[in-house]
Amino acid sequence: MGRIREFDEEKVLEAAMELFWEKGYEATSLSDLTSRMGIQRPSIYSAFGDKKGLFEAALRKYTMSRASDVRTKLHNNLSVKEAFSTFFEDVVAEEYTESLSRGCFCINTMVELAPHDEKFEILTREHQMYLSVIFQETIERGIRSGELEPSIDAKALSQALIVALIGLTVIMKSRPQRSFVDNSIKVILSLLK
Amino acid sequence: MGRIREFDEEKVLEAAMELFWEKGYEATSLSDLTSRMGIQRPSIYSAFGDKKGLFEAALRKYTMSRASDVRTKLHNNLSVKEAFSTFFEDVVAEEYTESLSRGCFCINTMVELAPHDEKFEILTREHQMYLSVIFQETIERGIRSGELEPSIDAKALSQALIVALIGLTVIMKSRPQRSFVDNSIKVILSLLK
DNA sequence: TTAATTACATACTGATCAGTACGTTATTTA
DNA sequence: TAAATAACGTACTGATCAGTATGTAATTAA
Repeated sequence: MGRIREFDEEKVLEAAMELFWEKGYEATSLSDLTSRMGIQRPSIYSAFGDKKGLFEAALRKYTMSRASDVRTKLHNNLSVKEAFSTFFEDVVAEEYTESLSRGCFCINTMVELAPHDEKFEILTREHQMYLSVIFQETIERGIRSGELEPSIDAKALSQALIVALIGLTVIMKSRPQRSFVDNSIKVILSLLK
Repeated sequence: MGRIREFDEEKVLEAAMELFWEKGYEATSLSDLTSRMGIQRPSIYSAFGDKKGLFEAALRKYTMSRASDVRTKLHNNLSVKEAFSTFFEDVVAEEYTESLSRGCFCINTMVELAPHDEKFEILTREHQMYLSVIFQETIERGIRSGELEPSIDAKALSQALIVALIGLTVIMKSRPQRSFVDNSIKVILSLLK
């Protein structure tokens, strides 16, 4: 019973996610959020608790969506080398296309909040561990198919690729020359042999 | 003429650097700064302009000191492979020793401010480019001495190592298992052959 | 149709923010 | 020793912060 909600919770959460992703937690004010989400302050508090609660919901939405994207991109490709190559090149292309460098919401949060808030330390770590498992499965598929050498340590290599992906995503925020990024990717992907 | 300054500008700047390094720009208030620096608000403004000016001075102090450290660590070592190996292991050891993960002040700034402030986009980029040159010089030394294969692309490899260093520094903020980091380093350093 | 319930918009709260005005103290120059 | 100068501490400014009290509108259950 009672009045029915006029806003779509997923839609406004999507808007909050975009904003937190662009500006981070501290630099985003409740006024920024109300204008971007198109709802009033008390609606935010009734639906999401407080600012941190809203941020957490936004980050969870991001990580779930991102994990799904990564899974799709790496599983739907015959050649494992090509899959990783396309994946890394897409990350770079997207970042250089946008005028504002948002990077990865999870990585941004790892830097801003993880050291001061255990909840986000865990949340961001688990997302990276999950991506690492997706990488590992892909590498193991390449070994099974004969595309990759069986001597490869799939787990260690997948972890190194995650590290490289994070490093790439972060350094692109300083807008280095394209060749810097391209060279790095080439060297890193040479580990897939 | 006039009253002589009672505080040591380098000392208070060092204190500000530590604080900004720990908490970032937005989360650090002027009140935090006055207590940590041990001087009053107007002294900060007369010496450093405003909050952004103080932050910039602190970051410049950091990057100069850091570049000098990296140079020392990589130049003062006979074996290039050992030099890089010790360097990366030291980064990890320092991060896992401290209870609070400060990471790298420059990387933190790349994530928080570079996308929204061109001054910091440039400052952080140039620091990474400088570190990359130090890496490259070290690799070239290894090639000249015969320790590394002459077929190595020293520039591209140094750029990939910078990317890996950034990735390592960032992921440690989520406190992953030590093995994750150790595995990654082992794989990445296998590029030095 | 009435009572209960829930969402809505407006407008407010005390706290804190970055930055500064101002009177005092210390030092140098004339 | 007097005037000028600059750093000092205190206390303030208006703006903005996250969060909420309150009254009204809309919906359901009785």
